[in-house]
Amino acid sequence: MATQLHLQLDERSGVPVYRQIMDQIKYYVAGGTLRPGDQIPSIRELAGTMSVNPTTVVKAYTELENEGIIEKRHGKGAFIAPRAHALSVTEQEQALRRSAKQLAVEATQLQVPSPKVITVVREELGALSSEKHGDESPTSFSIVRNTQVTGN
Amino acid sequence: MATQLHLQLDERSGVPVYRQIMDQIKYYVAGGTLRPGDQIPSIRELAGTMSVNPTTVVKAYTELENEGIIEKRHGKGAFIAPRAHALSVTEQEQALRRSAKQLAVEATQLQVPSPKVITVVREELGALSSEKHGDESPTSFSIVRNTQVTGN
DNA sequence: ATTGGTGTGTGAGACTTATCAAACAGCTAA
DNA sequence: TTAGCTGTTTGATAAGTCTCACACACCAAT
Repeated sequence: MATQLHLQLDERSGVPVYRQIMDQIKYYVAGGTLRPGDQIPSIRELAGTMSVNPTTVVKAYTELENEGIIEKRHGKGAFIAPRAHALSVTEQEQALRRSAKQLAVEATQLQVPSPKVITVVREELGALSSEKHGDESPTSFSIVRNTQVTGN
Repeated sequence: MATQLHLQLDERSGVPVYRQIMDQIKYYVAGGTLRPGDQIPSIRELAGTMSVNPTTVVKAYTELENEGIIEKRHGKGAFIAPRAHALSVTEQEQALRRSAKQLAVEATQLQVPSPKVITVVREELGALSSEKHGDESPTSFSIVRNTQVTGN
């Protein structure tokens, strides 16, 4: 089974690149798309496809490893840690709420009417789900789930 | 007339403080809440209420001035620039869409179902609009609109 | 003139972020 | 063994961010 993942950087956001990488991998794990044992892109590979320096990816991966999310294995690659767990629904909601609040603050300051905000969010959600087929601009990679083979 | 404005910092976001200040003031102007001639908090005042170094606010204000959004007047304070204009509906939507996309990406990676996302956004929008009365945690300040008096 | 607000400007220091280059070492298949 | 993946580590450089502590200058009210 191969699942398509998308990582995208927002340069204008001001958020450090290594943070954006960390966050998005964490979210994939939290949502259950990435599961324990899954292999994620190698440092060099991800650095290549995202056009960033390998050192930057090293930083992201090292931090993720410190948080127990992934494991780096010398000579083999990087994998989702065995103990990495999907967040509970409550925790997912909490994570999502932070971003939602940011959006709400911005919308309020921009005086964009609520219905309009909802519409835009719906559109963006729809744009992402329809992206499943046919690759787009964002960096993507496939994960091949080791069906219990645990090739370690 | 006095309008209550709220500026809030999200330390966990990774976005530089001066950028967060800039963005939020820009959004208020874009949305028409802050209009040309309105006085905004002095550098020292804002630094105090937000618990950041005055130098950081100076940076935010200087950048905003370079972008033509505000004017700093020696000995008097900072004001919204005469030529600062509210964004068109199209431009507002474009600005909002960036944040909405971020949220959508996160929600997708978290595998939060769309209806849930919409619900959370609605809740956060509601939470903000009900905040109009009674001060909350976020840094806030009042603006007193010079009703055409142009006290310069 | 004095006071107390305002913005202006400087320099130092600490820390973070990101890039670049190079070498070293583990794993596996050919 | 070799080739070609992989992660590991180090050093240097550059730019950006934030804080702290000053001194200076403009403006208005007393």
